[in-house]
Amino acid sequence: MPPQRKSPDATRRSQPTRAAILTAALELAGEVGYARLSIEGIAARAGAGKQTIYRWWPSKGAVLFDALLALSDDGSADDATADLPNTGDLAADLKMVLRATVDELTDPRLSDPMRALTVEVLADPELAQTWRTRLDEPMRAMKTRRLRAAQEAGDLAPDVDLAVAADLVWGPLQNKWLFGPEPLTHAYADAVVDTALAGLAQASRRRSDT
Amino acid sequence: MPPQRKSPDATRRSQPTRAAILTAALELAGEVGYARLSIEGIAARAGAGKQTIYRWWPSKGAVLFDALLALSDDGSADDATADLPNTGDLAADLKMVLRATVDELTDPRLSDPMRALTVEVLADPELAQTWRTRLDEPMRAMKTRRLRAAQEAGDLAPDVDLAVAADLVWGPLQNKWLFGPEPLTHAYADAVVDTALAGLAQASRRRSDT
Amino acid sequence: MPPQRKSPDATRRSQPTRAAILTAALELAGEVGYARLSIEGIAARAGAGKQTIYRWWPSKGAVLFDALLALSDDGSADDATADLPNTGDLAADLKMVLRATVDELTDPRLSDPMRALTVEVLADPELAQTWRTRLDEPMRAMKTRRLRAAQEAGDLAPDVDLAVAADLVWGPLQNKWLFGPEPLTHAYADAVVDTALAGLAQASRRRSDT
Amino acid sequence: MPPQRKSPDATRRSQPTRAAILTAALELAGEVGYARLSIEGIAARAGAGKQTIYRWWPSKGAVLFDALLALSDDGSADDATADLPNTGDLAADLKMVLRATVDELTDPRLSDPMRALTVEVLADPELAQTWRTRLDEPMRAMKTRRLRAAQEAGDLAPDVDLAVAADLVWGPLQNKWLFGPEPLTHAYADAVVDTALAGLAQASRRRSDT
DNA sequence: ATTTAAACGAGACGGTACGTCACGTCTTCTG
DNA sequence: CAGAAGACGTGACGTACCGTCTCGTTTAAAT
Repeated sequence: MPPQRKSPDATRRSQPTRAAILTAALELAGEVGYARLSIEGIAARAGAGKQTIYRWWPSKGAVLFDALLALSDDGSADDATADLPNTGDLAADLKMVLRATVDELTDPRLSDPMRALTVEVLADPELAQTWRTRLDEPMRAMKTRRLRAAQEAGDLAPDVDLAVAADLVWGPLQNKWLFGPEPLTHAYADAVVDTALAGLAQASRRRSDT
Repeated sequence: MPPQRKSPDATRRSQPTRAAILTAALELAGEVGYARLSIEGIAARAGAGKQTIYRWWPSKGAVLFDALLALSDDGSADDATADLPNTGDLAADLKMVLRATVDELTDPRLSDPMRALTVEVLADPELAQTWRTRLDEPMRAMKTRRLRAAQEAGDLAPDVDLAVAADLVWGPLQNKWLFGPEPLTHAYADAVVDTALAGLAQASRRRSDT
Repeated sequence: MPPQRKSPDATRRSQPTRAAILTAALELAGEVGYARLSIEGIAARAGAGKQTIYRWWPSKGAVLFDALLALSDDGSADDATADLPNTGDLAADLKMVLRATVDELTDPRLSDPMRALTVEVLADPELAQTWRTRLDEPMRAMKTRRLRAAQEAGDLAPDVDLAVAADLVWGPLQNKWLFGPEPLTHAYADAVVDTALAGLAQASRRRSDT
Repeated sequence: MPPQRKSPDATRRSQPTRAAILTAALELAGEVGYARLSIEGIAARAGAGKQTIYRWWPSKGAVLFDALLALSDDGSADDATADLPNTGDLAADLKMVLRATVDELTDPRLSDPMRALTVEVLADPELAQTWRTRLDEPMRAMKTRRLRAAQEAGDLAPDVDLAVAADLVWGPLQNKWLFGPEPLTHAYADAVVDTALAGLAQASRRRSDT
């Protein structure tokens, strides 16, 4: 396969500049909020030329995306192979994970740029694609792995679709974070896990009834 | 109480112009997508002056919001007092409602401007407030009423938090619509309802275990 | 004739802004010289938006052109109908006019922007056309009128082409101004007039010889 | 004297590259016109690095200058010692020279880059200095030599300032080339020579009158 | 023939200005 | 006086070049 015709030479890329841009993007996303964030502003804050940003990122959202990725990967192990905890107690494990998510989404340093990124993802299909392959799908795989383990251990009903199960557990949190007026709490995370596991229906009318 | 000093006199408002603006907003939101929608574009398409828009709406999102409201209210009864169907079969009722939602969110004529509005809501806290009081809260109330009826009828476990229950049922749909790559389906709606009602856990380890 | 489709409505044009732009252009042309003059700079200095400049002028040179025109028309009579002096003494009249030109081209306030405009005229064919019809041709007509009067009065040889004659008198000055290292002087103006009138050749070998 | 610290070593200069740059400059000046000519464009067209241009030339205009010089010096004798023709017939000689100039300035291959250079000369005082010492002054000297010979031969009036005389003959041509709408012609060259030699005034009122 | 220092191509970088688009405010004219 | 029309100051967009600055890679003079 021949190399891309006009792609920039990544080996010559200035790492200090890249870091400055990502930092600036993150800071500004938090400071001025989801909307007034501008490439011009990022470049100015980073002490970089606009062209340098356009050279390496296709859109404002892509910068933010990389900025958030860099924040997560910061010294930690590779996320691609990471796994959710499995202590044998599914409910406890899920609560732990969801509580950690709540903590992240409650910290404005992380939540504000994350929210900005989410807006960009909704508005930019190309960025959405990137977001799916590089963030969402790995996360879904990780969740599914844990749930499958639970299913094999007999903690999960064998006829449950794991994708739907994951949606049931993580969907409400995501929604409340995006649209809810009040902040996320550990209590809410716990309630979602308990309710999802137990189901809404009366014990006497379950599964077999449907 | 005397009228506000600066608020425009709504009695003089031109209804044809208002309709033209809302229609133009809807059309453009679908045509150019959630991003390139502009007030100038709406005004031009509607044959209206920009000032007319600024006089009556505080933001681009507010126009879109009204446009979608107008679309829903179109001749129908007042949504505030509407109720979800209650045939006595909770699962069937929920599936019906969710399938209807899927149909709406699958039709590009409705889905595209709705998506645009969602982006605006996420980016504009003021609009978010309006959206919550005028759309989300009434809807949540409606959902809660139906669920409470089910609880009272013994179809729902008595210890279930109705708010959490509603999140469990409607959250996954909303999420998949916003972020999922593939379109919503009736099958997915059904799966969500069934799984939420039955719960994820094995029958032998339910509720009492928590 | 129908009006231009998209031409701006000149009646709504802001005269204070127009004046500020022309003044700023003139000042900057003098200050930063023929080259570093930018539309952005003019707009900033004038406290105007760039779009306002682009709305009314097709190019940077056109702004400068108008600025210089405005400077000349400043309260004076209409140039279109003006005439060169005619006291009956052609040599004296020409010297007076050329000396006045020398004075203008020696004053940096006028000379610097004029030089900038000249550069633009050379580089922009469209501007060159405007410059010809609105400045050069009226001037040439004015010069030709005076020379024709001289010819009719018997001061100019009857077989002299008036266009060539005008070139002979005004061309050297223009050239020396543009390219010469030393500044223009009254003495040079006088020498050009005298030499052009008398001719280069020895008296004994004139006209009839050619 | 030790060599300059930072001056490049001319002996190592790549002649093929130099030629490619000059050719590219010439071509582009003709193709994209006096304005859109850029150093980046020249480098790209020449297959050279930008730094190579900046190493050897102080400005875009200097490149163009060298390019035109190289075009003229192409195998011919040294211009510095060249002389205008002197057949004894001043008028005929001048016409011959001016007609040759007209031919050059009419050929777009030469005229277009020359025009571009002229614009640069007007805008860049440093380049103007180079242009004067290396092109204009030698040319003026050449012209003056021929005119002085004529004066000594009695073909030119003894009181004529030779610098002014040269301006009178060559100035109009230069001007018409730069600013005139219609192209230069041999007829115009002839007319200028004849008129300059004979003078504008009636024979009966010449020289002695001033 | 080998070394070695430069010139070279390539192109990333911080900048400046370009010309365009949309913002939200304003003013003027029309129905 | 609401509404159309649209000029205005503002600010961001994405692009083109500027001139400087590394990077390896030739390449030609000095070993």
